[in-house]
Amino acid sequence: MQIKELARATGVDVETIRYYEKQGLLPEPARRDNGYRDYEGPHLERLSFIRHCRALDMPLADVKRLLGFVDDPDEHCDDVNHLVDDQLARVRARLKSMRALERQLLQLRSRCAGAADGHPCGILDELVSAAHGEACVCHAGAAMRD
Amino acid sequence: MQIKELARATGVDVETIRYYEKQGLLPEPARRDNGYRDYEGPHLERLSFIRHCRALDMPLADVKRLLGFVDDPDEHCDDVNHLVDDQLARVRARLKSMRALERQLLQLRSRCAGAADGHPCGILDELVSAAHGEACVCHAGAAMRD
DNA sequence: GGAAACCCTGTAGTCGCTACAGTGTCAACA
DNA sequence: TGTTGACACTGTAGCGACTACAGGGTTTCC
Repeated sequence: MQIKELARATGVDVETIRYYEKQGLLPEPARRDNGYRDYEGPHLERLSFIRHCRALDMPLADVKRLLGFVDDPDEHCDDVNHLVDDQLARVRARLKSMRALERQLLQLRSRCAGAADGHPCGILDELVSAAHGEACVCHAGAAMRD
Repeated sequence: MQIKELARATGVDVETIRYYEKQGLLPEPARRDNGYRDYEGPHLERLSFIRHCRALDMPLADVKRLLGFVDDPDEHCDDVNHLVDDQLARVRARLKSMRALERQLLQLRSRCAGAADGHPCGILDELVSAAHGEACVCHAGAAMRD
């Protein structure tokens, strides 16, 4: 299986596959006489695994650890759970801050009254007012970003 | 005002302030005889503005454009609104994918039955099963990440 | 006069790719 | 046989928004 076929089969970019190999996530495949990489079933499985972890937005370092657990026949339930829990916590923290962000942007957006008779842009006004330490949409006790 | 004082006043890291200057977001301040940067009120205001935009997770390029609007006395309501709307759309798209992510991680987490009598980790099982193209938590028609 | 705390510039590292540049290989067609 | 096009290879640089040095100078305080 050439790299392009593996790419098509998994939906992962060719360059990304080579990148995963360089990062030690994907084992080096056999080479043909011409130096081309030659993949087989296990590579496809492993790459699918990586892709699924990445779809869960896990950092590559965590994916690498998980792959280690897969390779190692010992039980690692606790480790794996811990890893998934961490990821869940990260996602939830980000969700929280994104929700706050949405609220803030909506509030900011509502400041615009249209370019009506001479008074300046309410949005810019709002952002500039931050400079004078006034209460503002962004920092009115809202949760900050991660 | 030395850079450290500006940093303390705005909550922005010293290195980040220098970075903003290099990126053209913050104008170069006057220098003292010893070459130290010497900031004044307008710098503090501008940096606060940047910080507020960043708190809304706007990319620096957009912040730069907004700063241009602030400097320019003309009306730019439409441009500003557009920029805020874009940011809102980005945030909402990310919210959507993060919510899907949370669901997927929760489902995955629920696969673990504890390291009970000999059968292997349900979470790893689930992730590995992806390799065989089975229906899985991550790709069961769920929205992917941005 | 010596230590601690500040300042400077410039460069490299982070993460997870992505996009080249420059070169080699292969299959199909004229 | 030559040529085109699609593929492959390596290695390096770029993205965004910082962050963290290294290697130096300055100021302040005891």
